[in-house]
Amino acid sequence: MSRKSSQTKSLQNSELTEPKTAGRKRCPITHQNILEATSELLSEIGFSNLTIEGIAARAGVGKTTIYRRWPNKASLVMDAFLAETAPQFPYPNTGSAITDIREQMKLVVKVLNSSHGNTVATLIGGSQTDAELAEAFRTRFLALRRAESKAIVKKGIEQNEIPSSIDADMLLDTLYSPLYFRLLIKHAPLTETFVDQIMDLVTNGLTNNA
Amino acid sequence: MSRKSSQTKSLQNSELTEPKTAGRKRCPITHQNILEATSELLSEIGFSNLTIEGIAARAGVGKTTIYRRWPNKASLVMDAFLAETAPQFPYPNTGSAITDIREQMKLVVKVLNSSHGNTVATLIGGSQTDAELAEAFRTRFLALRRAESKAIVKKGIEQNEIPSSIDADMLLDTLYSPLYFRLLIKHAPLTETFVDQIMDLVTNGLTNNA
Amino acid sequence: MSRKSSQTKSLQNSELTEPKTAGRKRCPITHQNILEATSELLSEIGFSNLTIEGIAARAGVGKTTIYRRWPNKASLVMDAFLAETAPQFPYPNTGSAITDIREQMKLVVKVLNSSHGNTVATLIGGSQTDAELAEAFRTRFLALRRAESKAIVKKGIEQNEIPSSIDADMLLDTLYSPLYFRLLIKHAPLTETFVDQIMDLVTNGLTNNA
Amino acid sequence: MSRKSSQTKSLQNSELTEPKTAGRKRCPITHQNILEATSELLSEIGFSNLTIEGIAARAGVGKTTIYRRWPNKASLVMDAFLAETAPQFPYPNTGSAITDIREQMKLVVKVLNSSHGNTVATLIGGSQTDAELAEAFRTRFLALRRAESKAIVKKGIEQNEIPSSIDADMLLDTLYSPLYFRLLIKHAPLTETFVDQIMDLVTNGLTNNA
DNA sequence: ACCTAAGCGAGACGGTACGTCAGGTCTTTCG
DNA sequence: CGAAAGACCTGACGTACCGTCTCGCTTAGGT
Repeated sequence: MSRKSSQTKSLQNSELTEPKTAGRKRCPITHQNILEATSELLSEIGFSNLTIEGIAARAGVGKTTIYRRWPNKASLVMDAFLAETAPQFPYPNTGSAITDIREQMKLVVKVLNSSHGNTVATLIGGSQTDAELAEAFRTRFLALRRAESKAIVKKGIEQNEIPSSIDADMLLDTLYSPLYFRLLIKHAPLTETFVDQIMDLVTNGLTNNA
Repeated sequence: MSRKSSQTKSLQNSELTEPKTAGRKRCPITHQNILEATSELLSEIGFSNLTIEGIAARAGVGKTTIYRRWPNKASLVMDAFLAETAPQFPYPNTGSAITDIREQMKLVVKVLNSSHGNTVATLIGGSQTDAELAEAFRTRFLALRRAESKAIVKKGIEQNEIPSSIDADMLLDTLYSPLYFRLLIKHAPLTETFVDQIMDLVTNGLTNNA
Repeated sequence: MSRKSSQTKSLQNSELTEPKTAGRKRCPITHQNILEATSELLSEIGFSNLTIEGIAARAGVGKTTIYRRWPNKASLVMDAFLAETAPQFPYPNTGSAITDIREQMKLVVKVLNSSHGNTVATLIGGSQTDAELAEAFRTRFLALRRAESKAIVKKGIEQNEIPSSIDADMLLDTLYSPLYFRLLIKHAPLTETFVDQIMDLVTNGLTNNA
Repeated sequence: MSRKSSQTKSLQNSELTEPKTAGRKRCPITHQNILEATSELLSEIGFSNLTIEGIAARAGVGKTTIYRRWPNKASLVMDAFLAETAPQFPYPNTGSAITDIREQMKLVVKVLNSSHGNTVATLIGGSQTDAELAEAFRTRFLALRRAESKAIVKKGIEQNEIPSSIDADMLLDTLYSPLYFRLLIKHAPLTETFVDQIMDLVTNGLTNNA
């Protein structure tokens, strides 16, 4: 693949010191239009029915303009997804770390049950085929939430709500994976009750459950 | 959907009494060749890069022969997957239900780390786009294992290892989802230690951990 | 260029014993539609504005169907041209070979001044870039007329109208080239009078002209 | 056509009094570079494979710089061709007009058999599609040689080598067209012998040939 | 010595057409 | 009638150039 080195590698989120760049600047409005068209079509027809031609047509833009900016469908979709979804998973601050996590999990459930849920599922699905999308999903979506979550776990350890021996990644996988699994497999409903059940189980353990 | 009524609806796994059928019999070797070609290509290039034309070419078979036997790519892939993977998740019988589950989880880890893991990931990935594949995955793969697992949980309840108040689906999702999540996201390794950590956590709970 | 060996090599005009060939036959009506659409568009918009997509649309045919049958635009246009133009250059039979040629030259002038003239010019023009078209033009168009012309020259020699020392190709080039040159360059009109002038000059020679 | 009035209309070769023009001057070295790049590419890949982008890249120049100076590909190519080819068709002066023409025809054969021949062919080919190129070829190339040739014919008439009744254009077309026709069609070799044959035929005529 | 109107290389932009690939259907010939 | 081959229409792919349009310079009179 022969790509110019000056190109925005959108998957790496880098807006680093582009050295000089002669020539006309890339129009940011065009950028916005493409992302919006992508988001709309994504929720309307899903990732795999999405076509670059369709996006270009909807955005009123030439296909080449899209190919000039994104190396593939996956990274475009990732950008579009993050542009509208990034600020949607705030952590509450209730004093108790456990309660914070429980409430944030309920927030995740809400988002996954919204139209964004389908997009998330679609991105994880696409990641199974597209290594770049997978990497982007890990670093640009999951890692950000995971960092916040780990901060809460740390708080929980400091407040003696969580034993210091616990591996934070393992704990967070155990708590959050069931939500994503139900999103992906759809074998059972994804509810706030489900969150409470998981959290109760993990808090008390099987042997101490009422 | 305009399909001939005499066709084997492979997604429903039915091998029912085809009433008469004059004419040449469907060659079972051809059937086998197609499934093998599918399996090979599936693990080589993944579900979404898989093409019917590619399978037909590899199997030395006409495209129509495939379309005559399977309604879509998903069901063919599902058949191919199950044909080689079905008998791979046996439950041990150690006396303790908790131990049975723990050991079986380790078996699942082994399989997911083998070449079949990629196929499973690919099938879940494809399911996000293909409703029929999703349904097939749920009913022909997941439901079978889930039924076995529920039997063990029931045994656990009878043996007072597991409280009777526990929702079996919730418990099993909490235990198994992290394995699949790591398979799909690849953000952390999928090891037997991980299984032990999860099982310890769920058994004892956060508040009672050493 | 990876072409199947069983394919009709339309530039070579061969309809030789295709050995067996299972599979659906190429629909001759489709063939006809494509040629007609090509001829129409050719005279409407000219060779270089002609697009395969346009032809496919006009013929109500998929692009691939065209690419399956012709290796490039040039050979398609050549076929279309020959299909409608082939039987347009008959030789008269007046007894005198010289008169035969003179009359046939006037016929050529008529055709080159018709809408076919533009097509011929376009084909010669395209030949400068496309070696296959050039070869096709030589063997499928020019060679056929040249063979007829040589027969007349031979008759002329037998009837003592033409010296036997004359190189027929040279003679025919001298007589016909000016017609094609005026067609191509358009620096002067292409008329029957012009034919008479040429023929008089070549018959009598500069030194014996009245 | 919406062109700035101050622009050099290169097809008409006019270097008329540009009225004032403040601002930076057009760099003549750039001009030269573009013409050279065009000539090189023209003989390498031919007129119709020639692209403005390719020329710009080869010349190390922006596309706009080319579009600012030439209205279309044809006129650029014509300029490039004439810049290197103009002084290549000198007439000898042997005393006899017939001999002058004969020798000049042999010179033409030499040039057409050199690398310039391909360029000439390509320009005539391109003219069939591009009316502006055709016009440029007629007025800036052919008309110049034709004027010289007509002077020689006139001399021939004055010296009683050529009958005064002869139409000079017709005579010159009859003599020179076969050379260009063989260049374009390549159905037979283009040799000095061929020139002699033509000249002998036209001089003596069929009925007086030895 | 400043101003201002080009020229200039670079490259973004909306387009059109390219030639290819795979989809799923239909048709032909053979066994 | 089943199977293999392969023609068929459709639609999207990613690429190449088109001719136009900024962009941030440089260059050179005109005042």
